[in-house]
Amino acid sequence: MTTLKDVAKRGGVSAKTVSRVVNRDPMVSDETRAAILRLVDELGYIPNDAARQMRTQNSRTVGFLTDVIATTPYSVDIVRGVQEELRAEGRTMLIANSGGMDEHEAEYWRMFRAQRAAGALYATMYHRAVEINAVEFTGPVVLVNCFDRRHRFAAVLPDDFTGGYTQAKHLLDMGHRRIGLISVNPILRAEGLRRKGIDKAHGEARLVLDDKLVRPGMVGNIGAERLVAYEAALELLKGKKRPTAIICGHDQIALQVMSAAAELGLRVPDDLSIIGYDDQHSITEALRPALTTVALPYYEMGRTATLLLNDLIAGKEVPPQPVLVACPLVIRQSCRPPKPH
Amino acid sequence: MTTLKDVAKRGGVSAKTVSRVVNRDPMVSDETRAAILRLVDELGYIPNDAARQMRTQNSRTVGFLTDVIATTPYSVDIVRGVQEELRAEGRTMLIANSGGMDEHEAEYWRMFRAQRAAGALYATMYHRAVEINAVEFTGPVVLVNCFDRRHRFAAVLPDDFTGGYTQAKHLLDMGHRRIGLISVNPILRAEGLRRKGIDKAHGEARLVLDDKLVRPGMVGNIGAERLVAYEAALELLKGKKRPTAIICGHDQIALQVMSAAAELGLRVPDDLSIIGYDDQHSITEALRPALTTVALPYYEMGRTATLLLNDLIAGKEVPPQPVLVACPLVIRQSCRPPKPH
DNA sequence: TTCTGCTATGACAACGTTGTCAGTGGGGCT
DNA sequence: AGCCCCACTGACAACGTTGTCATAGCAGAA
Repeated sequence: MTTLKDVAKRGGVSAKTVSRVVNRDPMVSDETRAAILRLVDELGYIPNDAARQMRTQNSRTVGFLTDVIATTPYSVDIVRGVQEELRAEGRTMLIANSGGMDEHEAEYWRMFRAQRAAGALYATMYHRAVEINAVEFTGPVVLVNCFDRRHRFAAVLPDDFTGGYTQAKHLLDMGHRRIGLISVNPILRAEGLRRKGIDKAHGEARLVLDDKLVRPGMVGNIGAERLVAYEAALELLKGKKRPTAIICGHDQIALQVMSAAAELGLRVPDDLSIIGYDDQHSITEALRPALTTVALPYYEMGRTATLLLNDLIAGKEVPPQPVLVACPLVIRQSCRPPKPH
Repeated sequence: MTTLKDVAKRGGVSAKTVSRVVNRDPMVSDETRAAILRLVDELGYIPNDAARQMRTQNSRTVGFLTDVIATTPYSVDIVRGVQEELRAEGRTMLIANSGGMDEHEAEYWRMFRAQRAAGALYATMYHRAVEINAVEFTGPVVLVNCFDRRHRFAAVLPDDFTGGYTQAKHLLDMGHRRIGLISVNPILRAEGLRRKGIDKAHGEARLVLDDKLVRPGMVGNIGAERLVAYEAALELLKGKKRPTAIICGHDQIALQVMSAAAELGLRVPDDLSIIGYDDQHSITEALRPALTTVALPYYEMGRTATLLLNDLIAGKEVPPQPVLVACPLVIRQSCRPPKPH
């Protein structure tokens, strides 16, 4: 592999001069620069990052650790968002996935340290609190989709409260007065936050969400969850005073609610409006009618977290409280005003 | 940050001895080893990979480059598979996503070279032919989900031919005789391969797939695709002699076919069997009835490719023709024998 | 003329690690 | 006793790069 010295020898200059050229140091005459650049190209010289890192004691790589990336498919978008901002800074990303296992996690923190990563991102599948034992890692860390109870780390979170509010408000504004809720797993933090938002929207409309119309759409511990939205929806929709609209905890739940509606001969959105959460394109865009939903802004969260991390690496201060990213409403065809009875 | 020398000084030994201990060189007395290990732990010493790499001239990192990772959500599983095998070899993964843009791609190959990556994986969203211009990269490269027409690179591909065969055979074995096909985008290589498999299964049953029952479920160039499976399914199912089963190009198409069936009051699987492809859990497991499908083995493909890459890095020869990974049938509730009319 | 200041370049060391080779001391053999 | 062998340890250099400092050459000012 070509080195600085090879280029220097061929160019009849010192290694330092070549170094200056490739690092765009202006202290080089134009003719020398031109000659060296030609040689660099000809010999296919590419600086050795490891050597640079050793000499300068600073690394351009950032670690990215996730728990169980596969479960929520669109969380890949976090990776895309991160990458976008890293490229802008000329950084590279070292990726690792612990599968939720602590021993792997420790191993990867160690790996990041071995690579002398300038910083790290830690992302989780579900919006939740985490205990970070990054003892092996010393650089700045930003949490994505999770937070640290002791506020030792910067964090980026989806605004689930406003997201729930958005879901309910969209339906209430259309005139729905009897709204059902088939929520995400009650053990998730998102559930409580969104419920508060939904209640607030109802309050503003001088209504109260009827507890008889509330069911969890998913139950069980993480890793052993079961979707029960289909059965829940059947129950709600078979009741005497069935809701005219159902708020769903995520798009898969909405999918099951649609199946249940079809089973009962109810038409969406004519007889029943349905609103999802997450905006998993493979569901929301494929469904007929296409699903109105509130998007989880994974891409934006990745970008935001990376901007924070860049700041931290640069030594800037960042606010200790989590940064909330808005969950925008995506209107498609699954909601419309209720029929006057 | 603690270095070898720091540990050596504290331990009253030479740096080389510490190096021997951390590298598990047996040529160290038990007491020295114990003392040094204690110190390593106490000082939190972690070897500097950059320095190691410089000295040994070989890198433990592998580059992973993808085109448009976000489009097919479960392709993240490739990443998981890759990681699994990399961990086994103690390697780390540098990840990059070109978004399909050639200039970014060149940039990332260059980056891999700058990092002196030991090898690289190149994965695509769709099973397709690619032109690799890895001029900037010199190590071994394995292609995942794509192949090089000139066979210059090892490649791992899903066995789409057998996958199509599996779909058709499952339905034919159940007794279906009139089967419709709503395929993936005809511009994709998978389409032709699967069709051949479907035809083979029909041939074995002394049947011919009726061309009037074949429609593309998705059309348009990559990046500008439109799902048209819903309309296609309505057409097929409104026809006089409607099929008793429909083979779908992927699970989203199956989802639209289900919506179309519901629209026409047909029950799945009683009146119509549906089989998907891909096994996107968020669809296949959430749908009611849950979707019988043929899985795209992304995880296995990632693992297989990484094993190949490990071999190549170790200097072993690998066969020049692509390695095919089987697409297994996943039986759920959307298929059953046709009703006797 | 001599001095000052500036541009352009190079020599050298150091980053942290490990391969090479040399050295030391103790145990077992003749 | 004298010898050899082996287990263990350390000194040193080198990997490729860049920060520091020195120096050469030249233009302009005094």
